Amino acid sequence: MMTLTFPDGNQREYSVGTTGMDVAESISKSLAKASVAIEVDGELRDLMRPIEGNAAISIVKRDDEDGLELIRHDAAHILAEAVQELFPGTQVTIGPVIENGFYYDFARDEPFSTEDLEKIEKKMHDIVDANENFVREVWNRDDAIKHFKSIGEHYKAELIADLPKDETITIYRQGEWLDLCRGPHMVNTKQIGHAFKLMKVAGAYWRGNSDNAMLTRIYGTAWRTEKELEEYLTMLEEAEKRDHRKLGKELELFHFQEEAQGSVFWHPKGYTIYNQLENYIRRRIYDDGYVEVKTPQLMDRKFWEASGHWGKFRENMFVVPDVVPNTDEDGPVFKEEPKDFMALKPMNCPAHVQIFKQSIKSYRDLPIRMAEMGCCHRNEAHGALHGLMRVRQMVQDDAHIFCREDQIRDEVKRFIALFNNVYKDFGFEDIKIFLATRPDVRAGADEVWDRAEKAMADALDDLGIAFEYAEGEGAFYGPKYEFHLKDAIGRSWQCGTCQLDFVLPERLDASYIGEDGNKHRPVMIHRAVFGTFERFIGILIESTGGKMPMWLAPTQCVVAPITSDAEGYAQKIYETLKEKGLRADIDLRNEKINFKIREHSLQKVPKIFVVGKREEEAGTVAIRTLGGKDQEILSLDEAITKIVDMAKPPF
RNA sequence: GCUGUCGUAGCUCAGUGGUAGAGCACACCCUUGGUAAGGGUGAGGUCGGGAGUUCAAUCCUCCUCGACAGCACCA
Repeated sequence: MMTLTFPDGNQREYSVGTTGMDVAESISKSLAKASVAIEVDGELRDLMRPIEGNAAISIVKRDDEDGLELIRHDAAHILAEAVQELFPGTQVTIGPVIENGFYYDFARDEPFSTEDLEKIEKKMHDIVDANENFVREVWNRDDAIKHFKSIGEHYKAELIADLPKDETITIYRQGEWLDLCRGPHMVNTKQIGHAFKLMKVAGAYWRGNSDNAMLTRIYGTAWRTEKELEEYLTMLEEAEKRDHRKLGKELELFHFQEEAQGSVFWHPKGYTIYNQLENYIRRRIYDDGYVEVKTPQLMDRKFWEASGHWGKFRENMFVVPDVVPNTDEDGPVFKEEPKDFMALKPMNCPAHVQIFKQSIKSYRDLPIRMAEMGCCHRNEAHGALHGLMRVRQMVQDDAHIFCREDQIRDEVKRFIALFNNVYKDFGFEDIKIFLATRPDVRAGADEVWDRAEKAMADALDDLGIAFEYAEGEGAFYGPKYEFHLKDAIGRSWQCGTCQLDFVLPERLDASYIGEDGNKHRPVMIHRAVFGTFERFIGILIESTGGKMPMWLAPTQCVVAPITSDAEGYAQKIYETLKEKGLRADIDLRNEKINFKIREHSLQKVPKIFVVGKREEEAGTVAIRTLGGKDQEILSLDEAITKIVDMAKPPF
């Protein structure tokens, strides 16, 4: 006999080898029906797998969070079965669960078409209805490799061969079809249900390495109920409407064109937002003890060789020949092969070191917080470009803090405080923070890394801020924080960053005179709050759906007279608003008030001042707020005082 | 960069092997209308670029450029 302990602490005796299903049935028929797996001493297992001894158990129902994971995992398996049945000769590789669903990578010469996807989905429903049991089998490693090789599944054979020596090789069978899998699975295919949908086909490299073959990946989404699936699909549709590229066009904020791919053409409205952000962050950092500089865009190759960028970052740089171009019509661009090169700066840091080095610095001068709204160019791969989120020309709200090692912790904390204040002003709450630690290839002694990583972790702990480690993801010159925000459809983008650097001051020979009268190396902290204006505005557009807070709105208020009789009054109000510093507009077009309201509402103007004869006679304005239905009638003075107040930036 | 899909008017999109269409926007006219589209008329396109097949290509084929999705990349 063995003793099983339930989550509520109750214990019951069962004979050794009892399965989770037996346990569930011993409790109630309905529980047995709802159960899909069991947790045994914290390990999720198949319900049909015998339990070998005393254990703490917890039955997992289909409705549980773990149940949803299993649904998605099982769905990936039946996707693979469906594909192999419909397209013999297709090799299976891996098929994990991901956020909101699952995918499976296949090796096949022909790509899958949209019609194929429909067929596959239909077949998957058939497999669910066939209600096959998922059966776990333990195989001998060599037999498994031999088996998969014999049926032409070379990727699977490779996977098995690469599994750790002590790993048990488990195979799951559903009907005729089997797959290498760690498990667990639900009891049968019927438990998957029908709330799934195949979403898209895409290429993906075998084992995530671009030197390997490209496989075909099929993405699917799966849920517990049809309702959940519907809700998810509706959410996606809604999110698409908030796509910053779409809104950027609709709201006339910016555009891109092929002659300048990856570089933004900011339109007046978009650039208004940009400028407001720049003014805001400038006020913030000036208040926080920064000085601001501006450095060259184009610098000689020798400079980048010294900084290390020529060697480590060149493939991402735009390199320009330092020669006068040939002016002969129809001639070559250059008369002779250029020998000297310059490069557009991909980063601001080396230039900041030059400013630092222009005079002898004392330890008393530190920390120096040197900021630049630095315009950088990076030669990003074509496939990486993505609206404002990933561009080739970007402006960072960059700064480098030159400090002593014993100042790191305070400086980092100070930055986090600044960062928090700023993000609070924008209402960003879903911020993911990573501490990226030492990578395999790195510069600097391990004990320096120890201190640096500890200083950064301590700073967050001191402030009570939760974070996750991104092991091995740090820069080669030091550990860093990554602050991630999500776009409309949940893709995560790194915005703010804070990086410790022990290498660049060394390479570029930056030093200060310490208390002891000797030269010392300063530490550099690279940091950005927004990250880049481009990406930050992209995220801002998606998170607000284009409805900018009043202080950022390109047009804060439109004065709309109802008839031409009220134009004089409207004009007067408009001029007053302008005098008060508001970004106001007046709509004198020969259009009905309905039309004007609709248009400015679609343009997401936060306030519309509607004025007709009545308002003129009473000296009032009828204020319509974006998204609201009711109007508010205020005296002109009150209205102006109120709107001026609302338009104030948060800092 | 890789795989796939797409590329028609300023925007959103329809369409056909016989040299193109809608709605919105734009221009002009009528309309002075009280909180999300008043009416009429008109102008506007070498159908991304190049080559090929064909009597004939926006449509078929190839190349190329760009956009989109995913992958790889992301100091």
